[in-house]
Amino acid sequence: MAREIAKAYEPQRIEPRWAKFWVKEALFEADPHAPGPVFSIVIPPPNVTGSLHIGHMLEHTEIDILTRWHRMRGYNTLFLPGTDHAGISTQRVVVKYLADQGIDYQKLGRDEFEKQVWKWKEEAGGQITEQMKGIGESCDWSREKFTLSPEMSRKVREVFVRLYKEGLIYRATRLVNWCPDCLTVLSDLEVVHEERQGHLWYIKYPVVGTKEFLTVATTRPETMLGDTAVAVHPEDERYRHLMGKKAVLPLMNREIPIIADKLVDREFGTGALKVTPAHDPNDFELGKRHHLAEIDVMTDDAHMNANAGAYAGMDRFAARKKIVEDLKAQGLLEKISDHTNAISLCERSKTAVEPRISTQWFCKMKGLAAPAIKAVEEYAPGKENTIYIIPENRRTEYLNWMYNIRDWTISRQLWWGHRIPAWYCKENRHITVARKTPAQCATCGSSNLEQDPDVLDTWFSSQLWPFSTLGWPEETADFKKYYPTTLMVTGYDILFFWVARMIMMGLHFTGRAPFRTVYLHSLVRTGSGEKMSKSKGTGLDPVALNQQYGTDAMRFCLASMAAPGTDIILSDDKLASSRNFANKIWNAARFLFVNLDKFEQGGAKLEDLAAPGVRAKAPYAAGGKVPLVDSWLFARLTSTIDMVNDALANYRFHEAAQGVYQFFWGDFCDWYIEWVKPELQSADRERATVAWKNLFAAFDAALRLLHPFMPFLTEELWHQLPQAAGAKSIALDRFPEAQARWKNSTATDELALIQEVVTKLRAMRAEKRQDAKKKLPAELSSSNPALRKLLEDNSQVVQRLAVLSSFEVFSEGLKGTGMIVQTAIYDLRIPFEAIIDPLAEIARLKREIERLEKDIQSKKARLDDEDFTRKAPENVVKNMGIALVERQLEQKKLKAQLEQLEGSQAVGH
RNA sequence: GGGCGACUAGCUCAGUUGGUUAGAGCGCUCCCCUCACACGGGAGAGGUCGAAGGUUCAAGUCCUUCGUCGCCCACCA
Repeated sequence: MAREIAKAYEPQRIEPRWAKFWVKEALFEADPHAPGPVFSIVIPPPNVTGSLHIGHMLEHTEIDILTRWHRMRGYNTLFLPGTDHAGISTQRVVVKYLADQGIDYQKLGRDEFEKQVWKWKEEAGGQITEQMKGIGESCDWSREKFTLSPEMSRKVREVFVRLYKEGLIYRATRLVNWCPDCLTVLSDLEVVHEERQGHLWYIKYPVVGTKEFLTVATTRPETMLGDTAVAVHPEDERYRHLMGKKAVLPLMNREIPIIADKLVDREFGTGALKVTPAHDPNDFELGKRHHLAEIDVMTDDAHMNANAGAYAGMDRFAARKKIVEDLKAQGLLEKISDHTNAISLCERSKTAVEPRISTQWFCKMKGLAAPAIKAVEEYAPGKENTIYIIPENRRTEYLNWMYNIRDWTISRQLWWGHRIPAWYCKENRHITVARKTPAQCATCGSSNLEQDPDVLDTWFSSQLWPFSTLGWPEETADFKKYYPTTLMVTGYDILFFWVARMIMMGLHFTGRAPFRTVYLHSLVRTGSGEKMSKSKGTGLDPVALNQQYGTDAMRFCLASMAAPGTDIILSDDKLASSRNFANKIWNAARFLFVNLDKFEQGGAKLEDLAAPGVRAKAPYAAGGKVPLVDSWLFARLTSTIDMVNDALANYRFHEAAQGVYQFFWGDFCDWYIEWVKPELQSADRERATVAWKNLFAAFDAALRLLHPFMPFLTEELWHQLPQAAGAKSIALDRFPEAQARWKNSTATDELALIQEVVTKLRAMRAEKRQDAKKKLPAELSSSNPALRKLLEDNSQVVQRLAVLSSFEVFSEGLKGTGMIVQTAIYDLRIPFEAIIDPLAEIARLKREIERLEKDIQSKKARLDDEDFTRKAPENVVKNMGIALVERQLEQKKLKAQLEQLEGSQAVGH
């Protein structure tokens, strides 16, 4: 059976094939009636019109690793994919797309615009799911969902109607965050703050009936056109005489009251505050308290309106400039000072948000939040309906936000989204909220109805995701089996937007927490620490990188850097290093297959070596005994499995990745394969056969261990293994289990000793600049018979690995010249003709003795300290004692060697 | 204005409950294209763990203060 295997791993040739295979074979379709404990996870739905960015890559890699890991361990596993309609974001994209073609979406009209977006969605929406398939996510594609599908729409209406009837959704007129670019209201969360260098303008307001001026300080002079009062602190002596008087609003020549309110900060500016209830949250509150008029001076797109007098039609910032000039001209501008303030920006457009009075739909949050707080506060392992948020510090963030939660503005002045299921009768403006489009007004019976033009915040539908996708409100088999979901993996940047709201809604509507655990993954940042962003051109394109390095390498790289609670900075170096790992695995397989061909030519049968089921009995024995190195390898395998399981159970992806890397590269390739190479072609057929069986069994286990991290490569190689005959996919095979019979501590210790001897011998050669290929004789002496036996038994291996011509073992001390390295329990010698530089050797020995001396002294001091011996745990004291004796022994030997060397030097002179 | 995180090798970072000589990858130096792999093998150099105090028999790890950087939340004009 000759096999053609490329010398270097070429993921590009292999990955697409398996990606298609996994989807076509529907391997990951969940069956709610299948046995096994449940592992269910719903994907955080990416924007339907988006493309896969590096953050998705990390998130989806983590989810897929956990999903494949659980599936391989026999869980009834569901990984449900889907996409989000992403209201504001998608609408912006399509508006721009149309504008680029010279089409004004407003002129197009709502219906036509919606059609355009759906068309766009059909075209662009496939991209991200195709990319997800391309990177091998083991999703159940038969259950794919979209937040704006008719199916999801019904659930959104159901929730809206229920919340409305419970009084938790209401309509109100408030000061809201308005984006003049997106032309919609925003929730508080969609407003981001940014520190900017600005100014503080001091404006003089003449006081009516006096010659005095009252100077106010403001960061936004343009809003003064809507001022309806000036406020001072009631106990401010400076202004006591002005309270109750009136001031003339400059430029508008309107008389406004001077009011007193303790909200005013006497320390800030002049201690006098201009009050613009229609354009500032504080002022709005003041206005309500003092029954002030609310004068909106701006239009939707932040130009000055008719209320702005002479400034009508100007953009707000142009108006600001003009107003300042005019004030200056009139001598009413006292001064301008520098001032840093945090301005509010629209998260999407980065336009300065304009506070505006507007009638909107709101969701009352306090009551919904209470159970969601409790669920997280009272978390305990295994406790029903409680939620574990990890990393821990995010839990505090969640709770703090929830304690201070405020009502949520849920309506949006957009066309793309779930239309609000509220109808107004044109006659009396009664509101009818209903699941199905009503024929008449619920209050007056009028049939002259019009639906609210607005849509719901995107997050209104995504917050239902864990249960809406599983069939709720129907009690479907999926819902019963897979809800609550096991785990939510998402970014901490949407903890409030999404996670908190899912918890509230899940508890409210299903009575159960929507997931047991929330793992908040890292963000991928650029070298300078910024969050990666396509718009800033700082993003890395994972699709291109996958193409370049291989998806497996990308996955492995991300996993190996994904320590919980830290952000990730990705680089080419790191990707290359992961690619090298993939190549290493590929070449290990190549070694196996190329050599197997040779072995088979000797008449061996593949089925005997690695038939299905053979793995269960590994490791195999030769001559009644499992060879030392095989015992060791399986012991290493079992502890690696334990470590990986433990790491993944705690979302410590980096540890798991490091564990498999170390095992595969360090143990399996560097030591095991090198060690057994000759045995695989041994004339002793029994030994050779056992070597092959164990090698195959270990490699098979290693591939399964690696599979969750590197699904493509492992699938490809596994299918070439005899064990895989007749099996569909490694993904449906079992994850290797740590097994008691694999544990063998004597092999671990013994192999460690041999490794140490080999390493020391190599180092001795290297230090003396010996030709790497030249075989040298070497000797070992030890008073320990077991140690001597071990090395005698493995003399051939030591000779080969350390490139020796001979390796003799003695019980007495070593005689003769050459390079000598001594440890507490054995000495090594390579008899070079002469030491190249005796003075350097003397210096080295002295340094070494000195280093040991320090160590010995500090250990002695510790052991002499009664506090230490009394208070420290027994094993710490014991180990310290052992270490001390070893160091002393080592030092003694070095001193002897030094003495001898100095003696011979003296003679030579 | 609150809250949080980071500071460990030249670079990027690990280091769970305090416990023998602090680790990895990349980079660097030296040797080797040995019949799986130069995307490789072997051997090295390199760290007073940001600073100063403190708790402890014992501190990279716990506490306090400070410094530098970053993030989140926030209606002081």
